[in-house]
Amino acid sequence: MTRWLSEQEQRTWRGLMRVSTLLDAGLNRELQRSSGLSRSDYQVLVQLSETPDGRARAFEVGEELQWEQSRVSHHLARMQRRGLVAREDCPTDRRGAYVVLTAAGRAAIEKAAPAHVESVRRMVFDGLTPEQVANLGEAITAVLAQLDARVPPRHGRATAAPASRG
Amino acid sequence: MTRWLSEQEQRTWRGLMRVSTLLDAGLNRELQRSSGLSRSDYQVLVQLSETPDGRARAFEVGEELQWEQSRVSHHLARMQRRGLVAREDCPTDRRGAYVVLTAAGRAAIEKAAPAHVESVRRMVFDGLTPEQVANLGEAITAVLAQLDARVPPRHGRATAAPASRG
DNA sequence: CGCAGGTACATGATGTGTCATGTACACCCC
DNA sequence: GGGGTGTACATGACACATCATGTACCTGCG
Repeated sequence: MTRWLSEQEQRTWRGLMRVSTLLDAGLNRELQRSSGLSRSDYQVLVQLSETPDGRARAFEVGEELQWEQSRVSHHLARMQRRGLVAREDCPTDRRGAYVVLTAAGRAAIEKAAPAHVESVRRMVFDGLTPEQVANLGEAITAVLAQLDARVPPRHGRATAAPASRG
Repeated sequence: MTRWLSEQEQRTWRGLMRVSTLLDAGLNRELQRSSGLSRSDYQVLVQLSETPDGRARAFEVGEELQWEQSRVSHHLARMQRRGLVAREDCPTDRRGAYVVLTAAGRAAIEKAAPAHVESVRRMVFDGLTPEQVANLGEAITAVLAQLDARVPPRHGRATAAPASRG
């Protein structure tokens, strides 16, 4: 027999969906307008820019962002066409490919970041007290524990910070 | 000067994005496999099934789900092709269209709902204590207050439950 | 009345995500 | 060291979302 959601769960759940929808649409729109980047572009560029040499294996991008493999392929191909990233063969694994941040890619992320962070602040953190941020973080950590159990990381790399609690 | 995110905000933010990604992908996949419906289909069908007569104006669907108008048009057209909904002219406004749940649509949502609710339980609520659910709900309400201020409803209809606090 | 501006919805082009499948290579183990 | 299994990535077909634009209609106001 189906156990439906309680009133409170229902409200929470629909709220969460609504937040996701609004946040994704709003951030995407602002990012696109201000910098010509999509949110997906942005995430890839951020990840690359955080590596010491501005490069990563394609599968690492997929793991970090939790993208399907074919999404990674397609998206990197599009970004390559636009000159935001380049490809390099991997010397130690001939199947593999490195994705490398180009000068244009680095310029794009550096130009886009301040306005995007500002958007995130406005849309999310400005409305929350520090205590609410902490509570939100805790809830997220708990949900992630659930979800990550269903999608175990294949390579040793940690996927997310493990619960700043403590 | 850009005010970047603090360590805690950064972790929370990336966690939230990760939750969104995993949840959307996971729920979509399970729904699709178990019932042949996308999450968007599901949301539309739920909304229609909750009206007393199984019908709503197209723009109401858009407002409730916070969809772009053209997304509504395109998606309803696809659902109509699949026989999940039908259209009817609006007698009081000849520009307007009613979207009506068909028998097939109602059957589809009733068949899909139990497994979907189960998925939501497994992926979200099973991992949270009641207190965490409450905290999450509170944080969501606060963020929604921010976001909804940016997208005011045009018609009188309430868009979401207004903060069960108190 | 008549028209100016706004609303409801449709449509085509384009970018994006997923699924199924294919190819090449790595690795393990007998 | 050769074959089986799994991994890294690409690709084509299709579903989906968005933007720009178009059409019909409503509404308020002179």
